[in-house]
Amino acid sequence: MSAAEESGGEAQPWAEVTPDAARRLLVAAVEAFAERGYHATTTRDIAGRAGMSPAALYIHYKTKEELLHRISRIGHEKALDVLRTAGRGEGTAAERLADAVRSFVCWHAAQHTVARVVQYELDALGPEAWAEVVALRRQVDAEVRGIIEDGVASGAFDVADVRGTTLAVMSLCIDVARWFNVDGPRTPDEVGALYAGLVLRMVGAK
Amino acid sequence: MSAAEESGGEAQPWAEVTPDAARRLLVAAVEAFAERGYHATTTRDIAGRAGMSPAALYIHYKTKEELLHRISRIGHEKALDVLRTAGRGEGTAAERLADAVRSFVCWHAAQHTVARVVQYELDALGPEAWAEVVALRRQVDAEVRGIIEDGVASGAFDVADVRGTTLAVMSLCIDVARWFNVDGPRTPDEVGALYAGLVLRMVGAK
DNA sequence: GCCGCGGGTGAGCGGGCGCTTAGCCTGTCC
DNA sequence: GGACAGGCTAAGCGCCCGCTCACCCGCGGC
Repeated sequence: MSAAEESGGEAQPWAEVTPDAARRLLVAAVEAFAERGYHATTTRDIAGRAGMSPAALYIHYKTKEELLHRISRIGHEKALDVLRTAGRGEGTAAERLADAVRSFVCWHAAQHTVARVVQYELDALGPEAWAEVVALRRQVDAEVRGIIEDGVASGAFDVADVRGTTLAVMSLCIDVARWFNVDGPRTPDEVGALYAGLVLRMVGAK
Repeated sequence: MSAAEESGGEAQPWAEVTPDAARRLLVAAVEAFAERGYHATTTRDIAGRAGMSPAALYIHYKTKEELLHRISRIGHEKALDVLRTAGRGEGTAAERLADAVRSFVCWHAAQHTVARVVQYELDALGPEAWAEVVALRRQVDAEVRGIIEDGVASGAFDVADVRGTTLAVMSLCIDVARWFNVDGPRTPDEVGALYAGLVLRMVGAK
């Protein structure tokens, strides 16, 4: 199993969304939001991609924003899950950091449509949905910072500014969703491996 | 003079845009686009921020998209200028790379409203304007890659994948526009210095 | 003094948006 | 086989969007 598969590039994603019509609408919304952005996407476009009439959307979702909210929450939860599975395994801080970055980057590349929506359309959410998603992001940040702190404590890493470096590492990973292109020369696995190496250098891993 | 000042955090930006009303509209558009995104911003909002009636916008700009185009082109030109000034100075490849990253990051932090529009609203442009701006981006990429290649050639850097590492360095710099917050704990200069150090580690500078 | 002209406004047009409503199929239970 | 519930559609409501148009004001030239 490749890192891309174990990082959520599965054949049948969104399996937790039922019934079938609701899932089709959600998948259509992810595509449309990723391509054109939330505000430039119309409910007619989403319904059309799902092969349904515009009114069908409102049987399964109260508003267009609820679609974005659902996508954002599920997407963040999956990313966090991928990161935790890799970062809480056995091994030294360096091994855990490399695994975490590799998986997290790989997910952002393989699932770059979801990741783009999740990372860049956040501000279109209303205050309470926004707060919920931001709380998930803080958990992601804390996970990475924890590994870096472990490495510093054990003397394996040489980092002067832990918060700043954590920010930079997160930043590097997240931006993959912006530039990654399926038709480009690199596979998600390759980008993950490259970035894991770069991050180990950033923290001065011995 | 701080790096923030020499990197374009000047008191009177957009001086090249005349007449005065056209500049006020453009500045208002930058603010609005950065806050809410291009598609979520209305022409009435832009005109209102500039203290004018909605119709006034169309005296100075043909369409709302022309505003975005102008902002994007001027913004990219300034960023490229900042990068070139720093990256083509005297010194070793390591010194030039550090200066380039410091200035470029500093610009993205100090001018994060412009940078956010420039980096994230690109896809709202029509095909010909999009192509023009993408050409400028390729020049930015080439500039950074050139410095890294110099360092590899002279043996100062240890980089296995030059294009991939260039991509990662650019990615790190650009993402600053997404997360930087004026009310946060770091000044643009501090972020620039931190990132310059991290990038030197990424390229394995001796 | 009047003219022209660049910069501005108030009102509003056509259209597409998010969302609703009335009603229609299709399967299930008795 | 009639009642009914869930899933879906055609039609359309009210609103606000990008943008236009008819008109107005202040000011330099003759």
